[in-house]
Amino acid sequence: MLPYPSGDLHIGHWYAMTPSDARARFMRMKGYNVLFPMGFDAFGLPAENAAIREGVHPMKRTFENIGRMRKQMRSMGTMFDWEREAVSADPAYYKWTEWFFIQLFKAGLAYRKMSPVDWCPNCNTTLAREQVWGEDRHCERCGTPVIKKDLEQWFFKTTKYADELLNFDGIDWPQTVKTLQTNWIGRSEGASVTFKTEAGDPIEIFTTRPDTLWGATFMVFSPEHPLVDKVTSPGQKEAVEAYKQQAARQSDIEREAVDKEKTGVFTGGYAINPVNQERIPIWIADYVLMSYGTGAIMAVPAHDERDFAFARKYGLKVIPVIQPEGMELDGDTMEAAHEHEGAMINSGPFNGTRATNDKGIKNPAIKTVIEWLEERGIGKRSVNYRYRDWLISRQRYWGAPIPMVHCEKHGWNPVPDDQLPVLLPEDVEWKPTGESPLKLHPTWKQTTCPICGEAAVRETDTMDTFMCSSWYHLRYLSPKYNKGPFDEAEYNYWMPVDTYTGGIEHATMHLLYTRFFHKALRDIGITEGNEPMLQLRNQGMVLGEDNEKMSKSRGNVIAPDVLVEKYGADSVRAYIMFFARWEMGAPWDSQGIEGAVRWVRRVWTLFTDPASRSASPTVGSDETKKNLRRKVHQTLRNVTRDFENFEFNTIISSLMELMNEMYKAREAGAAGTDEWKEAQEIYLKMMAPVTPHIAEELWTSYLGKPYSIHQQAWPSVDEAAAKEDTIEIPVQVNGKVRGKVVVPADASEDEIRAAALASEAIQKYLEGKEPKKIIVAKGRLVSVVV
RNA sequence: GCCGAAGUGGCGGAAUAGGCAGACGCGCACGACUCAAAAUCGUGUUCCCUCCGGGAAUGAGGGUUCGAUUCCCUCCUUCGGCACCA
Repeated sequence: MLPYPSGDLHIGHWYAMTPSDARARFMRMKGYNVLFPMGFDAFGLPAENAAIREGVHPMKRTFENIGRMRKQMRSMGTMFDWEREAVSADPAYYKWTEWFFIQLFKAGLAYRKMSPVDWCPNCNTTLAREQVWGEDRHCERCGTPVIKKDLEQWFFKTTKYADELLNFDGIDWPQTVKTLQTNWIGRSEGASVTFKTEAGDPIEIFTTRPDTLWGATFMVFSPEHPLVDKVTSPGQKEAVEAYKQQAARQSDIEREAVDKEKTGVFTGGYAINPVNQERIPIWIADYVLMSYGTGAIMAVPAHDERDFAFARKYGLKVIPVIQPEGMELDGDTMEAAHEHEGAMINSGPFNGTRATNDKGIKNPAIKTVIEWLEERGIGKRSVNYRYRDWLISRQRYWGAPIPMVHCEKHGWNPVPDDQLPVLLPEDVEWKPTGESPLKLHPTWKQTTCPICGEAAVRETDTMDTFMCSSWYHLRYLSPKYNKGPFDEAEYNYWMPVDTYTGGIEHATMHLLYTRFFHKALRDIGITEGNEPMLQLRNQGMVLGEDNEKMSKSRGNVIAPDVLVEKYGADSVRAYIMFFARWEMGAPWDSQGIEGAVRWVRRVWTLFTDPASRSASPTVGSDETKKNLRRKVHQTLRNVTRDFENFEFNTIISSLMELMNEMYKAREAGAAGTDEWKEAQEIYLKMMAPVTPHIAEELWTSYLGKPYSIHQQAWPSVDEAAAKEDTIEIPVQVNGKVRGKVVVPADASEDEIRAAALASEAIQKYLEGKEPKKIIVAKGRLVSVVV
């Protein structure tokens, strides 16, 4: 994932990028043509906020930051292909961001709508739902709690792809990300059922439990529901108005507090339950949200916890319609809603039907009731989502302009292709007014209608920067291409992305947007296949030494530049790969890095020491040479496997172990032998992806090999050499290890058993008794039961 | 409340098919080198005991198994996500 050019690379960037780089280098040595690109997600709020604060133009600041970060990245020794660099704030880039917007608009996937939207009062802009986090509903960027505003904004129809986004077939993504996305989309299966007011107005509701329709004893509308005024009786008007106003005053946070006691008011109106023609009262209550489902619910207090609490508080009727086995529910005396399985009762034709705990039509009661509803035209099977369309308008300057023009006569139309890009004006005053700065520019918005040529006005909002990052992988293909967003030949050669790495914090933001984007483009005919990124891996987070999230205010930030200055890039890379499981992350340990530094230094010594470079080997024993070779090839096997699996910490461990073995072999006189030379070569090749600089130096200057080690093929394991001749097998007596026997590696079960029984230690424990049972796990262990 | 991830020495972590728990490293202790220190090198380092030898231990408890860090059940803790979602 590309970084945001915030200023300096922090240790988190190193943690994300260097293991990923090592793996890219490994894949290159394995013979793949590897495209390992880098770019900058360069639009966004921080640069603009800094402009407001300090008066520096966002463009200037952003490109200065990019220059600095590029330099720092070079110090990491990464193999980024800088010829493919893409910067989203570059007009040659955002021209195509705008173009993509127009393609989505033309395909009917971008639309404008007035609706209550989340507004960050600090960033002075709207936010997508995905960018509102936590219980207090705060802005993902600045942490300020958001408020609601009614605004007309641009949306992308992400919900059109809700079902497809739930399908992860064909991609190798972490289960966690798949689960987060699945929960975010929040699909529930059920039925939509149409109740009627006494006046005959239809009231559509969604329910996951159509099998409890006969237990609906009242209805609840959200205070904002359009029918509220119509159903309210004159006598209740005052109370209803008061409640509506009070609800409107409350923030979302207050309204959504779970532990809050439910409140509501009777409207005086009644609805007719279509399954049994019962006349049931209509209430309004703020526990029913206008933003989910239809804003109206049927309340089944006997089988829903919330409805039950509400019914008891206001003395409403409770009628059980699902009878659990061996228990008789009584609506007047029951103390909690029964939300589980049972047999349907009080439900006309369905009495006795079994309701299971399954959701949707897997539940036989739900299935048959839905069929019955459909036959009668009262309701139908229906699916509801938590997922909302993506709000992409931002009332900010530093983003890609939304390339739309509004004409009094012809409404909204896209800017013609030959006028793209709509460039950001440079002479803008940044004021935190809550209005888009582009709106306040004296001339920028004035243009002509693409249809009639009359005076018209540009859209002055800019796009969410997640729009820019939804397609950047395509720009990497051909960042200088100007006939389209990318060169099709490059697309056909490289796409889709084989391996994608980055933080999990983007699970329901970027990683969901980019999947939507790809699918939309596929349907438009621009991309191919169902998914943009085949394999995803997430790194964890590096915490401060105090085990807290790194932040300037805590003063626990680790600056990589300082480490590189002190230890060198290779040591920092090695430690980053070594100190934690990559996908887990861990707190930083300033002392721990010494281990990686020592390793690098000891490898250096091992290769450069005159004792290691002896041309006349002194080794007498074949055993030493054989053991060295065995260890080399075993290590190679492990390191290869670990690179493939993103298990970087054990790569370093294995290399440390082999180094220790090589020191011992050298003591035993192995230096200068063919086995020693092979060990050295393989060692450096394994090390090359991790510590590219030192590996190169040792390869060319000390082994005298031709430049470059990074163009060498990854060595292959000699399985015969890696094989052990003899193995030591632990022998357990009653589950405890009591001895060990050494047998040939290919010993048969019988031979192992015999050796185990003959061993002194085991004889001692047997005390002459016959063992009850002997289990031989070939090559692993013998277990004797006495 | 629901969903997910995790819990192993003083610390980071390893155990990749249910088979020797603690690899590798940090730290610490002792030793060598040094006038001394740092660096370097070497040895040791889960805990407990009566230190010969034995016992206990992978968040807690239970189960399956000859054998469980690994599989199953119940629970606890931490982190992340969602949350009056009908």
